[in-house]
Order: sequence, then C-alpha cells, then structure tokens
Amino acid sequence: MNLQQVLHEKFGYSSFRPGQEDVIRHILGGRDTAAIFPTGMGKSLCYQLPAYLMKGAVIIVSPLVALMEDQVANLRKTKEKRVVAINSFLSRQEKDLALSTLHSYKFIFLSPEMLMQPHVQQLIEQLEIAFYVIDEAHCISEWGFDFRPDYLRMKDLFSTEHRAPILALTATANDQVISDIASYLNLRNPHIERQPIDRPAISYRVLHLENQLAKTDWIVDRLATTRGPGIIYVASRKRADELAAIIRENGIRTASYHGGKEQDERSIIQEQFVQGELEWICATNAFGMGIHKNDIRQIIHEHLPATPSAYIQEVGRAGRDGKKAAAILLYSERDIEKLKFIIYEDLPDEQQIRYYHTLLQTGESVKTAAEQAGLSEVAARLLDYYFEQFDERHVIQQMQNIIEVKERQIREMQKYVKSEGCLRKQLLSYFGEKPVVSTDDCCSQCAVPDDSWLMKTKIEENHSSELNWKERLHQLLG
DNA sequence: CGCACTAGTTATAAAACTAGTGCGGTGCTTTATT
Repeated sequence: MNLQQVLHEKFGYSSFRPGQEDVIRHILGGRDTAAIFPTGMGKSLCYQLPAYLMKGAVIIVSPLVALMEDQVANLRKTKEKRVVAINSFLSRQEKDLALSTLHSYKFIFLSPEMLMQPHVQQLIEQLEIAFYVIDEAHCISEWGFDFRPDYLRMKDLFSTEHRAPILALTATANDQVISDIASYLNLRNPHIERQPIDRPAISYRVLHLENQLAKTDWIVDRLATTRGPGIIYVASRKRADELAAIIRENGIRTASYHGGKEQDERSIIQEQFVQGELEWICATNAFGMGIHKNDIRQIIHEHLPATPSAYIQEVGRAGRDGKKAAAILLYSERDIEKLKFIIYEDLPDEQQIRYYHTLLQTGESVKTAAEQAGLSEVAARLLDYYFEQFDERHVIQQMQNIIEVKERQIREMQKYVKSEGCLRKQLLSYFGEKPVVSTDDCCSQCAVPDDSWLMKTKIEENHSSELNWKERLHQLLG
C-alpha cells in the first residue's frame, strides 16, 4: 500500500510533515532510527502509520503512566481497539488478563520498569514484534544515570542478536544525548533524522534580579500587565503552591502543579490549563511532558534550570501555533548553589558507597544497608544497578562521572545567563545549531525586548485587583 | 548552600536581634497491614 494513501485513509492528512516520511520508510525497511523532532511535529504518526503496514505488535516504552493513558485514549479515538497500557493503574486481575492476551494487541505501552521485569520479558519474547518505540528517548540521558536505572538496563534486552528494529523519538537531543540513546538502546547503524530545534517565534530574555522578593514583585507586575497563557517554573513544590496563591490573590486564574499532588488532581489542572480555564501554572519541572497546548505565550523561569536541554524543552512548550512567545529567565547569583545542592543531595559519596557495599557483603538486606549507610531510596537503587555492572572502584568512578557531567551542564547554563552575545545563538550552540532565520524580537541581548504584543487591554487589567499583592497578603494574614 | 521560619533573648515594653532548625526535583513499581 502507498504511504500517502494510508496517511489519508487512516489518519486523514493530505501530506507528511518534514522528516516524517523518511523516518517511516526507514522503520519499514527494518532500520534502527532516531528521530529528533521539535514538540508538536507529529512524532506519534511516525510509529502509528508503519504499525499498520507491518506484521506484529508495536511495543512502546513511555516514561509516564499519564502519557501512556493519553496515547491509548488517542488511539482509541481513531477506532483502534487493539491498544493496551500495562502499568500500575491496572488491578492485579486486569494486569493478568492483559498479559495473558498480549498477542491480541497491536499497540502495547509499557514503562521501562515494567518492560524489564523478567516475567513480562518472557511474554514479550513469545510475541511477534514489528518494532519497538522509545518515546521521549532523552529520558535515557536525563533520568537513566541517576534516577531511573531501568532506562539503562534496557540495553541488555536490546543487545540480543535478532531483535525487531527500534525507533527512538525525542524533541531535544544534543550529540551527547544521541550518543547515550544509541549506546543504551544498542542501536545498530541507526538512521538519525533531525529537524532543527530552533523556534524563531520564541524570544529569549534573561533578567538579573537580586533575590526572591524582587522576583516575586517582577512576576506579579508582569502578570498584571501582560497576557498568558503561561507557565512559571519554580524550584520547589512549596514555592509553586505559594507563588500560585500570591498570583491568585491578584485575580488571575492560576494553579500550582508538582509531583507532590495526586495523579487525579494533576490531570485536572493540566486539562483546565489546556482548555483555557486557567491562565497560569506555577510548576516544578514535573509539568510539561504530554501537554498539547498550542497557544502558550510565556514561559517564565524563577530559577536556573539544571541543563540546557531541560531549558530548551520547557521553553519549547510555548508558541507551538507559530505565533510569538516569550521565554524569560530570572536569575540571581545564589541560585547556582541551591541548584547544585538539589542535584547532589541524592548522589552517594565515596564513603557511603563503600559502607553500603560492605554491609551488603556481610549479608545485610538491601533495605537495612541503605538505611544504615544513610542512602536515599533513589541512591540505593542506583548503586544496586551500578554494582551489577562494575566493581567498587568503578562504581565510585561512575558516580564521579555523573557529577562531572552535571557540573558541566550547570556551567553551560551559567554561560547562557551571562552571555554578552546573542542568547539564542548561545543556547543553540550547545545543540550544535545556529539560528535558522534572523528574527526582529530575538533576545534581550540583540534588542530591547518588545512586549507590546503581550500587553493586556484596559478591560483585562481591570479584572485584576487594584491592591498590590503585599497588601492583600497582609490583609489575609492579619 | 541559602532560605524561611521559630524560639529564645534582651530588658522592662514592644520589637528587634540571634541562634538553631528544617527543608529542598524528576516516577516507576509493589508487599503486607490497617
């Protein structure tokens, strides 16, 4: 069957977006492929379409349960019934039923953790598999090394001689991330399909503000005078709640979003934001993946994100409709230390590693050994993975490598906020790119920022309270 | 590390200092008990 024909009949599109067709042809030809497309450029089609032209099931590895559920719902909307997501949302019985009837599904969604469970793997081995999809594949780099080691364990599974081809999908990847993806998915002579990540509609701005109070003032003023929808990224859960409350006091529809909230509440908030019932979201970096909203106009960061990739991704959620959007980073010198603390907190030091290892060797259980060595759950899980691979000396070395990589990324972010040249150029250089076209409203280094297009009309402003936030807060507390 | 917050001190009344303390992101999974 002709690709165009399937595109039209099954998906109702008349033409492919840039890169899609190439990716699909390579997968149909059985070649491992990595596709780096900016968000909203139709990555899902790259696996959905070839699935219908090939025999067997497609296994999709997804980082978030919510993301899986979302994709399942989307496929069901297209009248596809042979879809299943195997995860902790399912009851014991539902899970057993799904696993015992795996062969009847065309699309099977799994987390890396689920995929790596031995009994799940046994069942998958018996299936006819068209190809594997690793959705949001940058998670291998972002989470694999220090948070979710099952992203690295997948390497074992994909190292078998005759395995189905792999399609890795992501929106953002520099050479290092691509190399991690290729290595940990064991891609063989992969085809790399890359679309430029530069988004000319986004203008960049860095503002140096002395402390949190100054930032709060700036944000409140900014939201009183300019329009959303927008996202404000903050560094802690507590701060997300607090800032959202302050903004709400000014009569602006705002909610907070972070990992400390119940799954249900998170879905509702996300949905309200997408529907336009909420104008602003104050969020930690938990917010973002799987948000389909085209008209986000502003992304404000109250703190420095940990990596350029994180920044590009968070900022890339704005302006998907191609219209203008503003990316603003508020920066103060002290943010760096705080950032480092959060990053290193979970990583075990040499002493802890040695002590933990000794305890394990003397027959102590993983749990008590971790407790006695003062390791967080995350740290213990990481060490278990690394001790599967290396001896003690190399495990310590690995941990040092992780810290070095993270420090390098923080230095890159410092280069960005301190850049005396074009911010866009500086940021893109990390990804080996240059700006695609020259834009009038490029960044705060190239020109004085022009916010006229974002200004609220008088009527909109009058909806906000006349009192400033300090007075309101005072009233509340007093 | 830096910050917000609390309890105690000062010195004779209320508020202003100080020292001590707690807290800080990202998500999958799942066992046995209430």
